[in-house]
Amino acid sequence: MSKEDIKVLIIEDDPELIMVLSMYLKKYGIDTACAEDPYIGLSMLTQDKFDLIILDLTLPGMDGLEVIDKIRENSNIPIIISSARNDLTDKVIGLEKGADDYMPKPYDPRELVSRIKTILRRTKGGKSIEQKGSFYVDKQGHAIRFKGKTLELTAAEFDILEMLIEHRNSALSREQLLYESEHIDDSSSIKNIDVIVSRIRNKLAKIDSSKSYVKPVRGVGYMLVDEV
Amino acid sequence: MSKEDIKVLIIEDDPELIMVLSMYLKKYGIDTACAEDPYIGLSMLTQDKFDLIILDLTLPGMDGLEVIDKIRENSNIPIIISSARNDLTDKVIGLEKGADDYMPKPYDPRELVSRIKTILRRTKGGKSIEQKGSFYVDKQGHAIRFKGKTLELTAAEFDILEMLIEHRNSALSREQLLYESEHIDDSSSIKNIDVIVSRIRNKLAKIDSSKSYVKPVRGVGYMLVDEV
DNA sequence: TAAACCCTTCACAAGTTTTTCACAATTTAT
DNA sequence: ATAAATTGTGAAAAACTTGTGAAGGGTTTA
Repeated sequence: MSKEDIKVLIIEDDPELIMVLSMYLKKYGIDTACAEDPYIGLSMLTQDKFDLIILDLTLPGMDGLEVIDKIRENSNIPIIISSARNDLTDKVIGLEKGADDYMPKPYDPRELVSRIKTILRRTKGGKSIEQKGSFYVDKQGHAIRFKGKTLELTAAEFDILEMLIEHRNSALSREQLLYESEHIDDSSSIKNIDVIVSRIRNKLAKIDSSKSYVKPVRGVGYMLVDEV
Repeated sequence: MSKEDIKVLIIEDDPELIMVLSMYLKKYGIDTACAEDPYIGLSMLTQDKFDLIILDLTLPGMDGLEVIDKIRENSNIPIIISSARNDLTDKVIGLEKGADDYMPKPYDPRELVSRIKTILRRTKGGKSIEQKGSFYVDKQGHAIRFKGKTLELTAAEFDILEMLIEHRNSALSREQLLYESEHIDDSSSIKNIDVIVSRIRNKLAKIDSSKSYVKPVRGVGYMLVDEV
């Protein structure tokens, strides 16, 4: 599945937070570069290629909102705003100016990772349609094509099928499917996975009923069988 | 033997919770050691090798966050924090100090297991598919591929075939096959092995019927013949 | 060559897991 | 606010796996 290198620029004046964030993001395979001064940050943007910016709004001696404008003059790069002022105005204006998301401090770094991934899935995606065996997965468009036809999947079904495709010909446990899906309630019963799989199977069968692609792996979970 | 040994250190002052967790984790093939006192826990770290630590933050007479620092002085081992105080600050600081995940108490042990596995998957590197002769064994994915095709094996069949592959070109006794398989009842008749081998042979023959890979070794057991 | 022994396979019983259904709860859209 | 769609639950039905005994076929050895 190979992680594409993600590189993030952090513009933030608290050196300790920078340290902490860098280390945490690195654990998830996200590289970072940092600038304590927004102008330095802006110049770094011209020199290196980044996938996303995390911008602290409460910078000393400068309005963070202005920085957004400056960035947007040259680039469409995704921006996540972070701010200690839990001020709705900041958030609204920031988003209006073209930021992509807003994280009020203090925040759970896990959530930051999750938002970074969500945003990059939406924007970067690279080649947004990837072929995996007999499936074409369009993460951006939340669509999966199978044998030339587009499956009409709900969010939960998409999550599960996408994971199965990603790990095709290898079993995934119900637990993993449940806890790593974004759209299924973590507290829901493990049996729910069976129900969702059943619904996915129905939709696949409408296109190709000659065989069952999603096989049960007794005592474990499910495996998408798709030999090429 | 077919499970990778995972060993977890639990630092937690509630003896009852320790009991419950140990038993639950054992069910999922995770070994545990426990310390009610963080200093004892720290010294255990130097004596034994663990894959992960579950650390209770609300320890008596000591700040759990300090424990994280102490651990991090010597080791990069993954840490999962657990805490009764559902306090965002604790959570953030914990994760910032280098913990890998956070579980607010009370939590579902199932979720703990899932998070342990997720973290270890991330830190210990992805899936390991090993080639052995003409076979590819994917333990994590409960799949064995033979001549490019994925065999559809039941749990018992998987156990037996995996052992045969591991010791290919040398004989294994029925007793060994029976007792070292996780999914075959120890109290079942030794003849059961023959039946299972027969079923494995059928599945192999569906892919390559030109020769029989699993040869009987008279008076002993079976041998997988796979000259490369 | 026959007798003894071992291996292979079959069919089915028992037990377990999975599948699916109908409906409840929840979320989203109109 | 109401309707529509999605997600979640419990239970009955179906499917599958394991294990057993027995029949049949092969091999070895005396």
